[in-house]
Amino acid sequence: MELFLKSVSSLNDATRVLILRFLDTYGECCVCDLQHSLGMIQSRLSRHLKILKEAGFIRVERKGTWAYYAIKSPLDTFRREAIEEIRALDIMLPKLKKTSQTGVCPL
Amino acid sequence: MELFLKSVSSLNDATRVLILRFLDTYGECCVCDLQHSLGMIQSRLSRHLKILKEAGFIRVERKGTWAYYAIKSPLDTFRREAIEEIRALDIMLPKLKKTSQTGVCPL
DNA sequence: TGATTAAATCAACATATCTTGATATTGTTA
DNA sequence: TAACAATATCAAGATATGTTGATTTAATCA
Repeated sequence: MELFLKSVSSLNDATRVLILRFLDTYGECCVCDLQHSLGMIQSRLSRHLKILKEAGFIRVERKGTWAYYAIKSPLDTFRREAIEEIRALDIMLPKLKKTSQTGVCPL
Repeated sequence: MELFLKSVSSLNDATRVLILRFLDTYGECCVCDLQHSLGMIQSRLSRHLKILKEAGFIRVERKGTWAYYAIKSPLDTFRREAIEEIRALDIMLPKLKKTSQTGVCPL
């Protein structure tokens, strides 16, 4: 039950759904990219990424000081179905602003 | 997005997950039966049933003063998958106490 | 109509969750 | 080592959600 509720509650927030959709659409991103693309302050983003990670939806890979997040793969049926559902939502998805590639983080 | 979050948030509560599992296991029940079987006070149950109904998981059928609730059918893929997931949970499910059949509600 | 019963709604309080700005941690590089 | 950059965590306030007991609504039946 706890695990199920953890999955579900992680989906229960428009910010996190947007993050999942963003990662599903654009693939692996670092926090920096997400910050600029989604227009969110860092602490907020970091919090939501942690929740999604602990719920088993995403994974992190660290490269130096950067942290790259992506949808976990493979996912179990339920989580995969949730991602499918999110993919079908009519969301205004912001464009990807790749700042990490240049090595410059213009905050 | 709102619809998706409504579905998801309705799942985001142990009480409601238990109700869904109960209805999934035993089929149609009136509020009265659920009250006794699950050991919940009426206002609490009524609230959660309303939330599940508005989220599209269950339906009501009124017969006189009784209200019979059941898992809606058919369900879309995502909701069906959620029910499947709940069916697989290791929950201590209370036994069904059918009081509505006898016409007596021994409160 | 008045009494009774099932169910829904309301009000008040408690708990959980989200947001932001500040601070801490960790890795890199001068 | 010191300074800096990216990310994580913390603290405080605002909003949302769950619980209970009281009240209301609606259907039945004497």
